[in-house]
Amino acid sequence: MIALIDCNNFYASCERVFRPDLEKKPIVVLSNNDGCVIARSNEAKKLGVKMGEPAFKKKDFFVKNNIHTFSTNFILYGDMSKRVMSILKQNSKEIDIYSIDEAFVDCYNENLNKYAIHLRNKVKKWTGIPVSIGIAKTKVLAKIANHIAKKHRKSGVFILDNQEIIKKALKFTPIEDVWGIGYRYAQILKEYGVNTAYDLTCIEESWIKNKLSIVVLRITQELKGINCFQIDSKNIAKKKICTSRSFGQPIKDYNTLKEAVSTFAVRCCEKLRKQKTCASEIKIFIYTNPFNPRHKQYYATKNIKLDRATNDNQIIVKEVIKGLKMIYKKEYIYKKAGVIVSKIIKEDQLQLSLFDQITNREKYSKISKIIDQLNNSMGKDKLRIATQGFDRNWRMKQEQLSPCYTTRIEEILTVKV
DNA sequence: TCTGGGGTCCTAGGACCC
DNA sequence: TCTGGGGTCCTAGGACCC
Repeated sequence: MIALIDCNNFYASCERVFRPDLEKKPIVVLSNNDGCVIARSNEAKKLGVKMGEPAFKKKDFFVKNNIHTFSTNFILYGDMSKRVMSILKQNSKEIDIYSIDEAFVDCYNENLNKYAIHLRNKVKKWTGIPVSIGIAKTKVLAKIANHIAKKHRKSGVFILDNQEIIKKALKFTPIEDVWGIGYRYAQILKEYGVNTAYDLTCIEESWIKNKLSIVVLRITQELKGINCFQIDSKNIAKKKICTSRSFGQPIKDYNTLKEAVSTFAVRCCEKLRKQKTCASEIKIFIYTNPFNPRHKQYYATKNIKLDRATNDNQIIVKEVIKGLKMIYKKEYIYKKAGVIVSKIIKEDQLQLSLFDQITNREKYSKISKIIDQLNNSMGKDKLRIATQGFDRNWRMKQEQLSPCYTTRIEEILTVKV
């Protein structure tokens, strides 16, 4: 059987662990630049706060209803996630970490219910994070079980282990709530009278493949209990890495933009080195604010192919700046920029180039390693490339940022006795 | 004034090969 | 009147996820 462990309202729960005064109170967490709502506590959901709503439109509503708002604190959420996952790791043979707040684990216990309740209590006691657990034969069914556990079970646990219960659960699940069925597929299916997960299992498979896709066919088979998505415990390297930001304030000036994209490029390199890979293609993009109808709009991207894959800060920053120069136009006001690296290969499987122009790659790579070591021990960007700049005029707005309780010694919680 | 940031997989069609 | 049959690789775009 496969268990899906999913943290409840994860970001909101992380904030609440260190703010017990907010227990049972409505909380929302905002996206970067305090833009949109990206997480809500149950209390906030009950008050009708929607996912993705722009925060500025809801300001008065938040005040009126005593809804506590937080800026995103990804350092905190990332660290809390690590803690939760490490507990799950200790309690399973295989773990497939699907996102920051959920993981599939294999389970072979005789008493599944007892196992799940034990695991749930342990995570809550050790980290303060409440989780829901759904158990079933396939991943898609485990998702459904988890959904039911979260919404309708006080215990936070639900197991789909016999045909009768599975059938009932499938009839109870609207088609758009099935994992992998998004807005488009749901629209098409509803046109043909497929309204629940159960309806989908009653349809001719060849029709599904022809009319929709092989992906939907696999989902259907998973609903029938046939495994199509395996538990994948190998930590597979990313195939694409993106670092992008909306700016705290609009940017006109080329130099500021250069500082921003240089920093994004360095972030991409750090992520590449962390997973011991190199990239041979870089994409840079810049664009204006699409929500501002008074300004002229511009969206530009530049693709750069490298002769040889690399993860070196200096080489990639140089290329990114070259690209920026080609697409930058001074008459626009920019709101967002980003760098994407792709064509990713393992560090130790580098293909050499006959026409390599860069002669001192070894030296570069040594420098990168030292920069990583220093920045890991002394703090992010302590040592940086000059083009990254110092002013960071582009940095994001985070007016309600909580402390990094678990990762920064000076921000650790103080308890007065 | 103010609207996030990261990913994956699949397919059709173009360009090419013999 | 008649114009083959078999492949591969790459990319953009669409669908989905958190």
